[in-house]
Amino acid sequence: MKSKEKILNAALLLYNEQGIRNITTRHIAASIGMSGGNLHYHFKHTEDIIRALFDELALAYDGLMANAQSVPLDLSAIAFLTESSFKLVNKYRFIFINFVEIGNWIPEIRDAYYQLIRKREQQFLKVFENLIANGIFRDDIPTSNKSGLVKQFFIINDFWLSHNELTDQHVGEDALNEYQNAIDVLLWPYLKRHQ
Amino acid sequence: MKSKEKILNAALLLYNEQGIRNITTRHIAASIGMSGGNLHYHFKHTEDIIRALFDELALAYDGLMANAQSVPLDLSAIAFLTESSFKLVNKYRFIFINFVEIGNWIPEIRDAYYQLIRKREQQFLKVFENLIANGIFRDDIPTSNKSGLVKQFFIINDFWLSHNELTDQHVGEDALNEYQNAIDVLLWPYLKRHQ
DNA sequence: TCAAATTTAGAACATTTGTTCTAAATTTGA
DNA sequence: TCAAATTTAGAACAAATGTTCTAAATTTGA
Repeated sequence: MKSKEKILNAALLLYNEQGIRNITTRHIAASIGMSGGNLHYHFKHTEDIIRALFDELALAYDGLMANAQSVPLDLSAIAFLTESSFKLVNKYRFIFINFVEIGNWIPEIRDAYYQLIRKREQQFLKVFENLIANGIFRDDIPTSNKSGLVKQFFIINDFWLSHNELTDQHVGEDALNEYQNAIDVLLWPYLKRHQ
Repeated sequence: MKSKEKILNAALLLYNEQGIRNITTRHIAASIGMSGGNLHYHFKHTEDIIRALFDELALAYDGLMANAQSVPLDLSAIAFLTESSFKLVNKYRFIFINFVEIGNWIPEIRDAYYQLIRKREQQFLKVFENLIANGIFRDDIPTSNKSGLVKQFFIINDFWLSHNELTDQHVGEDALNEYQNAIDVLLWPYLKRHQ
């Protein structure tokens, strides 16, 4: 494994486990038996590490979206998209736990996230329209509610992990199930059979 | 104004404006023309300042809940509770933006928040039962959905501000309206007239 | 093979941070 | 009023942090 890669892996692990507040470049370097000087040869500034990790996340989301284009858009597609996304949030948890702070610290990340969420919003709106067209969702949903629903979706997607940390602290699969269920509750009233 | 009070006001202002990452006790002291030594005479540790600010927030929430007991529980009561709560979140925004981090840093805050949210959950469940009994909400909502709905409520309540920072960055009243609307969308399907 | 490019360790540095200490100034209340 | 309690300013300190520098080790590729 290349040094750059080792640094990023170690950084992700430590940030996730101990929080960006408590981890310095020295910790990261030490955890892989590397000198601090060498770490800063590969990443001149601390923020370059965070930026690189965010790029990984953004790339993974791109893959997710590309993948979603090629499957039939039904209810199970929603479940799959949600689960995949939840897993990414979990993998890069430190980003989501400190998103606002990181966004202010590194404006490029805020901007990139904004683009990402906009693309994903379009994707979800398409899924909804499809579910309505296929008679799975009710067809009397006001437009404003559709975008409102998408918004709820993203709030849960981005902050379920923080909410879990603050409340029940479910672990692993349990946490995923708990908030997958929250998504189900969100969609429940929009299913045609409950009209 | 007493020194302690001045410190807390200045701390809240600076933390909110510039983030806990960028504000030190020296900044706080300097902003009110006080020496750092004196600040630490009043608050031995930085975390004591944060803890005191959180106590203010918790106290305000207690007041909110006590107040809610004495008004009729109808739809406008929900709107009022939401708006009041949103305003508190906005007043102590730095706490909500760094909640997980602060909770890990100062476990007493995490614990106190856990108690608070549990109490508020009960309060909201009561409101819902009341709205069902009064024929405003549908009466065919599964129990699991009720608690699910309350959960959504709290996720939006605690993280609307972070979501806003990351996306549209609405300002002032605009932001409040935007997310009050999100709550409305959440409740919309549960209104009896849309059954 | 061997010179050039790269990676690496470790020392060094300036700055910042939280906190403590001391001694002076101010306030309090009997 | 004046001694005791409190508040205050400012210096001081140790630890940590991000980053740079230097010189050695290693790798690369013609």
